[in-house]
Amino acid sequence: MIDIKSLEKTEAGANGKTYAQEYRECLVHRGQDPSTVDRLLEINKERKALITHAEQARAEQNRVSQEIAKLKRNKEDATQLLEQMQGLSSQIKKMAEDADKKELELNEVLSRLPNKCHASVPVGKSEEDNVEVRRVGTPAKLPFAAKDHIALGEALGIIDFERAGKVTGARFTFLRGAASALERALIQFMMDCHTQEHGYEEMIPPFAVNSKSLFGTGQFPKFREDVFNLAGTDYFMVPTAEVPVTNYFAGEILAEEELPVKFAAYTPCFRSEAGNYGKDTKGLIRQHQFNKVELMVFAHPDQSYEIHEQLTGHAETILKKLELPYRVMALCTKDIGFGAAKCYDIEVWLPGQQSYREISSCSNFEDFQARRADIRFRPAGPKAKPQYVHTLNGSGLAVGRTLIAIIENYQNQDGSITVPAALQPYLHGRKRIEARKV
RNA sequence: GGAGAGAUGGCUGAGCGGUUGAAAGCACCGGUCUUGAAAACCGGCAAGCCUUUGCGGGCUUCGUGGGUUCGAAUCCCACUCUCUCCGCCA
Repeated sequence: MIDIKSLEKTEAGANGKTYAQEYRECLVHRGQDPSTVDRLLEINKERKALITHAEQARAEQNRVSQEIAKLKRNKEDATQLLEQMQGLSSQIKKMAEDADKKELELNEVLSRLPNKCHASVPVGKSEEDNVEVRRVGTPAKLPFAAKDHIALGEALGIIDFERAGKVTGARFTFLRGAASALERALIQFMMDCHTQEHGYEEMIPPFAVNSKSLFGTGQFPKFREDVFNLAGTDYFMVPTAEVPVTNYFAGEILAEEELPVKFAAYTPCFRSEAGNYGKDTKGLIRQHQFNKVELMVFAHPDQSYEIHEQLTGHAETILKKLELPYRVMALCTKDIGFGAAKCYDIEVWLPGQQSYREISSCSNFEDFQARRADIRFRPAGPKAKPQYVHTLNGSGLAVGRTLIAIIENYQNQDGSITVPAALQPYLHGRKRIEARKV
């Protein structure tokens, strides 16, 4: 959430612009209406007036109540004051309600507004304007026509979309045999790498969360349609481990010296994919359920951009170890997510599609989520006030899409799949996946 | 699912309807003492909001939401969560 107090400030920053001016520009770059800022400021002004009004009345009430207490303690007559106060409390309640209503109105608008982009985010009108930061590895020139993972997986008998359609519905999949083993190996491989080499603590969080948590990370109220709700409950299937893990410290004040706190979390992810009816309807790319290993950091504000680069590097390490070609894109203002101040997408090369496809998204949310979920730290020093932490997360990686990348990049002419060297220890030394017998 | 107990500050834990934002202890910060440290002693130590150039002033908050009252941490109702016992269950 954006800070209303920053928005109110009239003094200009280092670049000669006020926060509000910067934010209006950001809204334009994100393709949204900048006049919302003015509406917000107006609502806030009204809110403050109502608060002042109600608080004055309350102060008067408290003052007289003290007097009554004093009289009663001295066994004196208080009936006159009591009569005077009769009915005042209902008036005060009305004033407080008006102020609360205004506050709700303010939060309603505020909670639907995106984060302010970092100055380094490229301005752009569509995903075409994302900037390639680096490219690692070269797509192999296969001496035969590359097949996609659907053809390969079905021919090998290890991916079954059809029966999943029968048992559940569209966008669900059965993995069997080697595909299941490979998926499982990938999860293990990724978790091991991040915990052993990158210093993350591993975590398996709940796979369902409540609406408060979804508000905390920014999915709610704006993107309610994107998550699955368990009928008749306030439980929602996690769209990403980011939700439970970020909210792990909701409402808490951390010690400065424990920052940064780093978690690597595995969960399946569930997304309704509302609004994506025509996109990637075939194959494993866009599913209602997929596995993901998520990297999550609670960082000191001074360190978050440095950590953002590191975190992106940690996700890249997985692709390097698997020897999969990829590129890193800095998302432009139009393509960047709602809560992110800055975001890198990592895109892996998919021979079956002859294109790079997103396999990880690494974002710095600055204090956007921390303000929503109320996650702070107490700086050292005598009079230091608690401050919001910065939250960051990135896929490390999307497991299903990594499976696709392996199947397509490691395919052989006969339709078999070579197991990447880094994964062989996780598959009992198996080097090759061939058609399932029977 | 049934029965009971509970929820107070960073933590533990007191709290007759009216100087209780909240005793005490621990933790933490500053000081005295000490060659240094520890101990001891002294002092400080919640968050948010409104207002103020500043000093300061005010309001709210004792799980959440309502209610009673001039006044609620304290009384009443509902809900949530935690713990114990029974049942069921991987």
